[in-house]
Amino acid sequence: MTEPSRPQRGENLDITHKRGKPTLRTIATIAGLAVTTVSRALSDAPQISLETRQRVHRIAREIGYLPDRAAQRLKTGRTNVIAILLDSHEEVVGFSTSIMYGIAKALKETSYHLVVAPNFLSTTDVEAAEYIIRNHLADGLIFTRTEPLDARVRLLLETGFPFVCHGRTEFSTPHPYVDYDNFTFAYEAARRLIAKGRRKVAVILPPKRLTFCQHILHGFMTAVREAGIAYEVPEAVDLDTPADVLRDFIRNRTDAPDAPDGFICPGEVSALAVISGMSDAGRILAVDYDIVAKETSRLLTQLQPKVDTIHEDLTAAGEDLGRMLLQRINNPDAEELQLLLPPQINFPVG
Amino acid sequence: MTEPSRPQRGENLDITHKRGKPTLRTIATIAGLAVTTVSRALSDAPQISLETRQRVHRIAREIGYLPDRAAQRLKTGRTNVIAILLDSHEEVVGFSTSIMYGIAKALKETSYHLVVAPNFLSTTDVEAAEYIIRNHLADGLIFTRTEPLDARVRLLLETGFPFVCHGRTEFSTPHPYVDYDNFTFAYEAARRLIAKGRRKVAVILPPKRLTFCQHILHGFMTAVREAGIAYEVPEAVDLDTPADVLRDFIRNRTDAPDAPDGFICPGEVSALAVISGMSDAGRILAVDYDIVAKETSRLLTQLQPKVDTIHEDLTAAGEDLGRMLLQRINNPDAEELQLLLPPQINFPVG
DNA sequence: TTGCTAATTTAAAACGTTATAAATCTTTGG
DNA sequence: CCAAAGATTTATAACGTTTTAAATTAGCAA
Repeated sequence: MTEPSRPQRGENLDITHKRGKPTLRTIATIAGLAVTTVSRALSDAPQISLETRQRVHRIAREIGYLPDRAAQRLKTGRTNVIAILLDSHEEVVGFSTSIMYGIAKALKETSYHLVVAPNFLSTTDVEAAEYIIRNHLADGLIFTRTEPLDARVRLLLETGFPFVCHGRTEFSTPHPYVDYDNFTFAYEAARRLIAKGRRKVAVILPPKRLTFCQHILHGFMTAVREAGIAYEVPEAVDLDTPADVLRDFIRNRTDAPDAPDGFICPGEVSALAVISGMSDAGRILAVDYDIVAKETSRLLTQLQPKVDTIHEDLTAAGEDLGRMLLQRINNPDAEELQLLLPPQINFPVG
Repeated sequence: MTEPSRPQRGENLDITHKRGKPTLRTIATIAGLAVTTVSRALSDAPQISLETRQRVHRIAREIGYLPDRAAQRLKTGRTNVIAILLDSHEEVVGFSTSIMYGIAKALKETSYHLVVAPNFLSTTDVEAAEYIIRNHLADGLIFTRTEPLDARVRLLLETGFPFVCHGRTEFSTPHPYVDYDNFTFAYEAARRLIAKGRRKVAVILPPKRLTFCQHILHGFMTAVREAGIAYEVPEAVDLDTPADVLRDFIRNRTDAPDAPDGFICPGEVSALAVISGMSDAGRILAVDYDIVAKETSRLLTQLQPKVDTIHEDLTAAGEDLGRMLLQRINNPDAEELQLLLPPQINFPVG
């Protein structure tokens, strides 16, 4: 059993195989088996005897064998890579980074790697996706900032390329996604402002073209109508508006007699900008007005504990994105790969 | 010249090669050349006639040929991948993201991809690096938050694995790095505070174990001693301190009669925390005290235009990191791959 | 023993590329 | 016109893996 096997193809039998990294052949030589058997054993094929499988696994572990990704990829056509389209419109606060952490976490025990495909690989996001598909640079794709008729989603659906997006679309074909329940976020946020006794509530919307803009608006309007309270939806600014512009807008708006005294900010920076603008106008948070904000890092609550927040866990979202993409890759017919994450409620401070 | 070449190994001659992606063989068939010749032509080997090279290049372009990364990697042993060790201690503001953008930019026209290796691939950063080297998962490594006797640097130097780090070390063996001139930053920042007429200046240092902590301290002390002004270096807090803790620290410190009235903040969040703490204590920025902060995003200046800032361009740093790593990979003896980026001076507002 | 089936292992080919060495074609000097 | 040298192209093998099909071994009934 321990004796060296007969040579395969008549090369020399140096166990360390030219002192390089261990390969299947290294194991085969040690175990006195054929390379094929070793390969099979490591993938736990049922036709290999249990005893052999265990022995091979043990040897592999002992010599620190790790399969060569290039060879596997060449043979199987699978890259063992998933790509994330990095946004240029990245929010200031580490949005992508959190998601990437989550994805990496989901990939931890697998053979998958995460590669970053900045959108300027090509000019547009669709082109970046096209490039990745066409040249099979990854087995699956993850991206954010989804639009109702997102061109990337359309392309990926057409080509059948595995993907999971962060956010929903309005396509009739169902597809995998992970989304945060922004309706509930906005609804709950508005209710809190109302509960705090605010007269008039306003919401800083995401850019119109993003799907979750509608969700937030819907949640907001639902709560507002239920309560029959005055409201305002500023058209001139959105979450992508630079903080200084937003701040100035808020300050100026505050001069008017009908200015809102309750704000929903679905982003931490926008909340800071609103506070800054209100402060310029002499208004005090939690006294003259209130904010309910979406919190994705600890930044906001650490700086402004008086802001009421509802948490969105982006790392968890990333983990779900990664996990679901793997499912989708391994089983194209996996159904119901759709996840709507509920807001995590921090009970108000005051 | 246009006639189909004789079969290689006697398969059928379908030009599209089983309707799959074009390979060297597709081109070879079209051009009536051997695969070897095509490979050579595409890499512009001098022994291939100019005319052939041009023709092959043209065909490749026309049919949208892209070399198979797996095959190249298997054959050459080069992964065409560079990895970035992602920090768990990521600052709140998109530090890594900016750097990754820069790296991606440097990699744009090359065949290199950027893969993200979160440090929890293994327990520690060194283990992550070890894993990548041992299993040759990348051709080079980039990481941040460098320490004077950084264990990652030691390992990489010992194994001769290509890397460029963001920040310097104190090893006597020179190695590639990109760093920001934090000495000058701190020196200049202190000088500005002094020029604004501040009595006593303080600096929020990075965590002690990071190399650039010393650089900042040195720059600070140099300016302070030149001017013979009072100063303070808080021991209890640093740049990694949560914003709320830092804010409370500042507020409490301000009660004392000898409290500083000038602050150097080498991070935007820390500046916001200081402002918040001072504001709690009733002090007004640019009146009762001043801040000079390091600015890596637009966050701070947009929210607090009265903060005086000195810019550090992380995307540019990333681009340099990427560019230098490629040089290092392609030419192990490349000398002087060391770059100290000067602070970018925004002239004070007031 | 023989023959047959099931269990287990194996050889050979292939994925697409590049390196080595050999082959062919061209040119040139005598 | 031939040989040698130079220019250009080519066949073959190899990288490490998986797949297909074939071979070997064991188990068992006759």
